[in-house]
Amino acid sequence: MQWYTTGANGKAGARIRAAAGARFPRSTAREFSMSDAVVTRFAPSPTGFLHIGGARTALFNWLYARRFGGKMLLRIEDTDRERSTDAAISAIIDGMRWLGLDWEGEPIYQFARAARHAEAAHQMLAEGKAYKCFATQQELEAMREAARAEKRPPRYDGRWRDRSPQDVAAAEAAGLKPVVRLKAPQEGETVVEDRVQGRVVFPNKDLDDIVLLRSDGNPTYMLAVVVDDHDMGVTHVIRGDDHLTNAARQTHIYQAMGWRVPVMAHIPLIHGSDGAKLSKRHGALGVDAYRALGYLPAALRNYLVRLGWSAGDKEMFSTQEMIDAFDLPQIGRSPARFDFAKLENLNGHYMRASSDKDLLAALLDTLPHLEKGAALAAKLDDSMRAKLLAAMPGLKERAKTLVELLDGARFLYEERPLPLEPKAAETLANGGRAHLAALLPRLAALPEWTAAAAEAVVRAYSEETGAKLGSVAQPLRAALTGRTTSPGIFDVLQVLGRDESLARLKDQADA
RNA sequence: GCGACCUUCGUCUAUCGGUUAGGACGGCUGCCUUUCACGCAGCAAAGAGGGGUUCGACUCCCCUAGGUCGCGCCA
Repeated sequence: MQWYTTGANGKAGARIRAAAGARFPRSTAREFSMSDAVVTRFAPSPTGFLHIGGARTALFNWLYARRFGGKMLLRIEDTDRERSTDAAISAIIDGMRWLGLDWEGEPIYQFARAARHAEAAHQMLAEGKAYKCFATQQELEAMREAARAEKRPPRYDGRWRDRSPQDVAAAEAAGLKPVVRLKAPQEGETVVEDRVQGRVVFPNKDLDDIVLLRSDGNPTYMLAVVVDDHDMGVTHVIRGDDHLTNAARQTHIYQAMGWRVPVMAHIPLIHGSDGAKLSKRHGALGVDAYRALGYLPAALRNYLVRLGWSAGDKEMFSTQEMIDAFDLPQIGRSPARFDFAKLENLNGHYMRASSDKDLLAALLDTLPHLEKGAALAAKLDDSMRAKLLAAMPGLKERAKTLVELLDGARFLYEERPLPLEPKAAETLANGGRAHLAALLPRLAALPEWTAAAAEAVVRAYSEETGAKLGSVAQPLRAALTGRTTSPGIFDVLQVLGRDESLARLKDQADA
C-alpha cells in the first residue's frame, strides 16, 4: 500500500525527501514492477482551448508512456455540462495532433461513465464508507460563514455523518434530496508519496468529507477521476500540482474502494513572466495561437520539456532524445516562468535545422493559420513554390518564426511596382538611382543569370567607379525588395530571375 | 484564516556536503560582412534573509519573508 494512516504523531506538513538512490518509495517500486505496463492519461476538461500548461502536462504524460513502453490515454472530463463545449473538445484534440502527441484508442468521455461512477458511490454507501447528507446549500453557506468568522478553515462539520437510519429515512420521506459524502478518516494523516513533490503529509482533520454524488445523482469530479483512473488501469497520474491536495482526498476514495493508488506525480504549474499566474498576456494561449504565431511543433515541444525538467546541460532534444532521457526524478518542484524569447530562439534553431523542403512544407501548411498568409496563398503556384524553395536558405536564417519567414519572403510574391519602405526610398533618392541606371545595361548583358555572374558584374562596377560595394548593393536591395534588409542581394537577383529583376531595377532607375 | 508547495544569474536550469557555482536564453563587446541575420570569440550577471548541524553548506534542520496552489453539490 502506498497510502496509510498513522497516528497523529507525525509532524504535520512535513515532507521528507527520499534519500538519493531511494527516490522511489519502495512500496511503489514493488507494486509497479517492470511487468506492469505503464498507463498514463491526459485528462483535460473541455471548457476552453488546450493552453500551454495543459500541453506540457500532456507532453510529460506522453513522454513518460513512451519512455517506459506504455501508453497514454486521453480522457475528456466533461462532467461540467454547463461549461463543456464541443468546440473545446476539438480544439484540444486538434492542438494535441498539431503538437504530435497521440494517444491510445478513442478518447474517453467522462460524462458517459456517470452510471459507473454512481455505482461506485453506492457501493461505498452500502459498505458504510459513505453517507447521505441532507444539509442544504444555505446550511453549507452558514458553515463557511461561521468558519470564516472564527478564522477556522471552511469545512463541512459532518452533521450527517453519523445520523441514525431513522433520521435519514425521515429526511427522505420529507422529499429532501441528499448528496453522498465520503466518510473520510478524521484522525491521523494521509500520505501522498509523490514522485515529484516527495512525501507529502496531510492531517486528516484538514480534509473533510467530500461530496461523491450530487443531489441530482451525478458524480463529482473527485469521484469520477478516481473511478476512471482505476477502471482505465492508469498506473501513473501526472498532472498539475494544483491537484496535490486533491490527491490526498482521492486517496481516501481509493482507500474506501480498496483500490491501489496509482503513482502520483504533481508537476509545478507554469507561471507568467512576472511570476504570477499565467494569463493570456503571458502566453496562456491555446496551442493554436502558437501555431498562428509561427512556432514549429518540435520547437514548442523542446521548449516545454525544458520548462521544469532537465537532463544536465542539454538544451536541444529531438523527440527521440526526449523520450530516451525523460523521467520523473528530473522534474523540478518550483514553478517555471514562461519566456517567449527563449521559445523564439529555439524556434529559430529548429527552422535553420530544417531542410529547405521541410520548412517550405511547414510554411505552406501553416499558411491558413497565419494572419497574413492569404497574400502568399493567393499567389501560390509551381513557379512560386520553386522561388520559395530557392530562396529558403537565405530566408530561414533570418527568421525566428514562420511569421517572420513569410514576411521575409514578401519580396518574392509582391507585384511590381514594389512599394518602398521609407528607408529604401531614401537609399534610392540619395544617389542610388544613378548606380541602378549604370548597372542596368551591364546586368542585362549577362549571358547567364546567376548569383555569381551578377556578383562579378557588380563588384567590377564597384571597383571601376570606386563606389563602395555597400553603396551599390543597398540601392539594388531597395529596388529589388523594397526594403533595406533582405537575403544576400545576389541570391535575390538569381531567385527573382532575369526578367523580374531587370524590370524591378528599371522601375526604380526610371523613377 | 487554515493547509500544502516553492525560492541558484533578468529567465530556464546544473550542482545531489568540499566547484574559480557550470550551461542555455536575453543583454553588452568584438570578429565576419553588400543590409539584416547566421556563425564565431569574449564580458557582465545568482545561492531571499536569519539562525543552527558540520572540519566544511547552495546542498541537511529550524525560523522569517515573499510567491504559488488548494480549502464548491467547478474541474
